[in-house]
Amino acid sequence: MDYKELIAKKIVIEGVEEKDIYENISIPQDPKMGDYCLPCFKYAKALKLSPMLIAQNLKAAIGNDPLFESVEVVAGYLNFKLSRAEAVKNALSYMEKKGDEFASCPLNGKTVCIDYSSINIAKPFHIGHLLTTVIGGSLYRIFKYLGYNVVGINHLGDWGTQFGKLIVAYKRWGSDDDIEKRNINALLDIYVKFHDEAEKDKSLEDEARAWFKKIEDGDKEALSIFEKFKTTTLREVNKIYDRLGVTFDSYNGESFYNDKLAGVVSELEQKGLLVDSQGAKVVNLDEYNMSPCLILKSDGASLYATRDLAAAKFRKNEYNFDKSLYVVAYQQNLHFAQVFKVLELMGYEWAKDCVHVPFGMVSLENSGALSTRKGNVVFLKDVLDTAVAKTLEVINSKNPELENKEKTAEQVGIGAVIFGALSSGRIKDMVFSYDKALNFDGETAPYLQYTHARCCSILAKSTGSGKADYSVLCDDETYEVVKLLSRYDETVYGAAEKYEPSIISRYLIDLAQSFNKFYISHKVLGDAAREKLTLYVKNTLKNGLNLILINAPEKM
RNA sequence: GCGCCUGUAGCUCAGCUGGAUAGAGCAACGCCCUUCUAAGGCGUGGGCCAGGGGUUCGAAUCCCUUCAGGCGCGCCA
Repeated sequence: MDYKELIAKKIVIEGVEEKDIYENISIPQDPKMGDYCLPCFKYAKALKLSPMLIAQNLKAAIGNDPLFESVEVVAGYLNFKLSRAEAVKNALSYMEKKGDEFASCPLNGKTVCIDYSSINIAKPFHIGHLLTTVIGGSLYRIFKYLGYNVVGINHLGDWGTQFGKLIVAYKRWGSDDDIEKRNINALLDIYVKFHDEAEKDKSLEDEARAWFKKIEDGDKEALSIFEKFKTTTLREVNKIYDRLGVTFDSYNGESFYNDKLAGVVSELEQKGLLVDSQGAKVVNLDEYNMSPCLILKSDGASLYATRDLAAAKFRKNEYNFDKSLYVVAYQQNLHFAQVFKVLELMGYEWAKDCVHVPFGMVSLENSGALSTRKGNVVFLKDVLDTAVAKTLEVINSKNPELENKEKTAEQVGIGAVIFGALSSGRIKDMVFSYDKALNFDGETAPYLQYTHARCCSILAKSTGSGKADYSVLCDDETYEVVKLLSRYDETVYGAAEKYEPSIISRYLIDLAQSFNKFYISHKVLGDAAREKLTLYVKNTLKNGLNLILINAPEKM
């Protein structure tokens, strides 16, 4: 039910289109003013009338309309209050009908590719990977909710000379036992050891290069060791993905595109885009105010951009996407601008469907930028474990009788960490601190989960009898809840449009706050209408939390 | 030097396709559990919306400019 549209139809201003009025209708910041309003200032000049007078004329023209409880003129605004009983009834039957589905499905059948998380092989998962993983994972669920066919892609960092080094290290000091037991940490140790030893013995570097060459040439032994690194890494990282509730449909990473690079290069050449520059081959982007896009190094080796061009083409061919997203930190703004521009110059009209979804940098409170090499990292596993342990403590003090404590602690603790990453706009830099990650009060996931559990608790006691009289939902506190509920789908749609999960986070906070105010001042149990409202709040919280990768336990 | 991004309460942020007295949470202080989960609710204090110009009936929001911080600018990814 689009009230703006209904209202716009009732307003006629000479020389102004209905669409213009529709867009001008807004929601007053103070709900006491009304449900909708039309600022009349901008029509004053054309009509040669004061805004106040215009508003008064419009009010007279509308007259007594059953849609409205009142229409009032306040200082150039025309304020509309809907007839609440009717509005409430409509909103609730809308909620009833829509269930857990996205109510309007104009997007059904479209395909979106989302490139996210994209971890490096043989490196542990640290908080620097958290943002791309949860933003991408959330967008995955959001687009699914909207009816898209979604392809989640983990573009693995599984290529480069470091794997030659790792093989050398593995052959000299590696132990399958240790790798079996300690997974990535075992790999990390021998990798560090390689660097120490290579300081003393330069021949190790040559050896590493030789091994990397073997991987490139498809040498059987090299590939099998390399595969071991990959499965070891994925085995460990998948545990994290499971805990975060994140999934992928493809793990095609850098190595996957090896045999597709030559094709890209020759295509660029054939299309006359490739030029020599200081010994390298580049695509010149001067006229687009960008530095050139490097395609081949002077030694003929390919580069990052070459691979991304191949990957973009592959994804288009393989999935025929309507949209292809790259959830990658803003450091790479220029890189993606270049790659997308080159795709466009290659004549691919779908280049416009490629979107870089950038996000801010993560640093540590006291020690600044993250660096695996310098040991300046916080491992995500430790963060999750700490959050879960703290939650268990809270449960033991607040609700010691709770069954399934461990499971609930896992859901709440991890939820808190995820919400911390998804609650503010993704472009903002994030300074990680345990204090913030472990705060469970106020605008946090535990607050949302707690509100959800409250709803569940009430509903569990409901006898379900009695006929709902929706007129009891017309007071201010309750009506706010109703209005918010009816805006859920448009909120999710907006989040998808902006690739911004935090829009859903904010909405859920608003919904929970309004529900808690309602809850504190109204007895729900025994009133069928209020119980119904509580059910919809519960469902919406659960549904929305799910879109931001957070579980909603029934009790906590 | 050039380009992009950020700057709103002590802290973290929302509001940014222009609209009514700029909103939350955290922290501080004071209230509210003989009623459905107090991980909650209510209240108090706290703001030249980085500075300056402009456009407009109206600017945190749009344009210009200065400042501060972050990121990027050829052979890493």
